[in-house]
Amino acid sequence: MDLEHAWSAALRTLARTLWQIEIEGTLLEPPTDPRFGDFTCNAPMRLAKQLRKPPRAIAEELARAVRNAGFPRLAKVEVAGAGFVNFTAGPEFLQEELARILSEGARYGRSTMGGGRKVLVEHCSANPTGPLHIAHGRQAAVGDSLAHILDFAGYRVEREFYINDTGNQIEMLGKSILWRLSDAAEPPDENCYRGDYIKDIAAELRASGRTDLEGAKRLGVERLLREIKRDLEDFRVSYDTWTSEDSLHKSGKVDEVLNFFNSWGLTYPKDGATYLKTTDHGDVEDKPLVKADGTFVYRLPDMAYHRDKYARGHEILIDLWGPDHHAHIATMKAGMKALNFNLVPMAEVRSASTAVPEQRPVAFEVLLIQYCRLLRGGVEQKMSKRAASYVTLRELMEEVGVDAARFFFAMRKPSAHLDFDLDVAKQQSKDNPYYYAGYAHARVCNITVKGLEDKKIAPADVTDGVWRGAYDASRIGPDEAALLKVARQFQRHLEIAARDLDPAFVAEYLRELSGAYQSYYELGKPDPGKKVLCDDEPTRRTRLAVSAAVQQVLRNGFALLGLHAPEKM
RNA sequence: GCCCCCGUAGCUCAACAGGAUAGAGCACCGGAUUUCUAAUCCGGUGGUUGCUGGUUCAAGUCCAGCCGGGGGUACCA
Repeated sequence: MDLEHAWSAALRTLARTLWQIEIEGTLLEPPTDPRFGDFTCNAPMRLAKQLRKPPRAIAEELARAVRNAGFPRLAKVEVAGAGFVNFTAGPEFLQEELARILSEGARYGRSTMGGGRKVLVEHCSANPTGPLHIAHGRQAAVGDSLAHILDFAGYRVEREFYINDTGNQIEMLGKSILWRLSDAAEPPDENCYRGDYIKDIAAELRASGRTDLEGAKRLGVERLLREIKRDLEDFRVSYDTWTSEDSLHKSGKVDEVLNFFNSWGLTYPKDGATYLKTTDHGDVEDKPLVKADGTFVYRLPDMAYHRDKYARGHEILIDLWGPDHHAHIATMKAGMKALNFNLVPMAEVRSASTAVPEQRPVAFEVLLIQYCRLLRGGVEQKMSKRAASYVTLRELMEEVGVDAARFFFAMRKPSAHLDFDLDVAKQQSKDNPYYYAGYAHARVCNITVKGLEDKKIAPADVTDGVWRGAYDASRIGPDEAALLKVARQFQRHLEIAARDLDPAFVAEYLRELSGAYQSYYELGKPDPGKKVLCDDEPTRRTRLAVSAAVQQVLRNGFALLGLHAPEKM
């Protein structure tokens, strides 16, 4: 446990003994101004009403108790402003943090906030009816980053892709392939897929000799799914499970759900279709489950699918959908409630062991990943799926690279529209946040290379290109301390990202940390005595240690977003 | 009509469970380099946080109502 957590726990204990209360929420925060010390606590103001005392009086009481309790590593505690209690830690605080970063390495920043709860992150789940395009790219980038973040935050994460390998759209895929097999200039159905890839599949189908609709559908799904998997793999997006909709039908799980609804009188016939009373659970209107022709509407297998997720023991179900699924959220929740799901907010899911199995609470969080606009030369690139003139994920990867693409997709709040400026993403300058952050990392790597060349670093102190020598922590100066203070915020940002299901906090943090290191590095320009590779050996070693720590934290952050940390630029 | 997202510096965006003086980058102006890689850094100009009320010791943040922009609203998925 680090100092911040230790102090937080101690403060909660003090509150219990002083006022017999439990303080909820965050207790210690980074102050807005370095003059306010290392941590600030605004609890006195929040407690004023409850305790019926002025905030300043509460703050004084708390500060006195802190002094008497003898908090470890505490240098100073004082009351300020309207009722803040500001804490300043002794130098050991950052010394220990530095040691922790270097010893924990790739694990530094990991949190236990998830408490091992089982989370299923289902994302992308594109229909195998065509190649992935950039909207899928954003979903995949956000989903995969989120999975990394939740894993790092202490959840047990499973990443899943749901394959819509049956139903109307697959029917259309089959027809499209058969159409391309014929001489017809126009498709038999206006919803047919017109992309050139259909022609390739048609050609392959012809070669196979099986030219019926079933054969076309099967080959189409198989081919396109393979393509999707390859795109995702190259985009560094990985999955633990691939669940097929068709398999849900074949196992009877879909019929089971329909029977459940029917037998409990939750459905009724209308115009030949079967409707579920979703308005009983908050939907704006009842929704059909079975069409008049007897086939299922996609939402029915979807409900069966989510029931299956639950049955597999997941406690938090996270779905990433496109914004066109907006209305589906209320319907799905209604369906799940009709299936007797005990839906609760994510923060309220407790460990499964404490709950009765049948009423085990489960969180269902849908993230609508907004579309993005592609800009080139400041002009929006219009996309039209019908004319098959949309930009594929593959094209994007080839044009701007996986790293820049993933950083761009991750850096904006997923629910907000994103302008993806292709020119900026390709630029190798400060404008491009990926290159900016990467440059800081590359600079640390380069210092090590340069140090070895100039014999300022002994080869024995370098492992895999990373400096791992001994250092004197007491030589940490103000500039190094400022850097370490930013570095230790990593876990905080990770936890916020996990709580809000938003990787943008990590992206934003990477900019902050890399910027801090750039500034630190530049100190050596006008004043060579401030270079990392300075002449004084003990100082040099300490600066190398601090640089290696920043390098490590940058790497950990990059990994959360699925990015490579460049070693040379 | 109903639902969701967004209105913060000229532009693109931050602001971490409501907290101390609303911050970055771009652009503009002025500086730093015979480089531990300038793909960089430092300083400056620039704000009635769309509007009006409300809650609160405290509101960019929460609530209500407007105004403006985007998206969604199938027996497609």
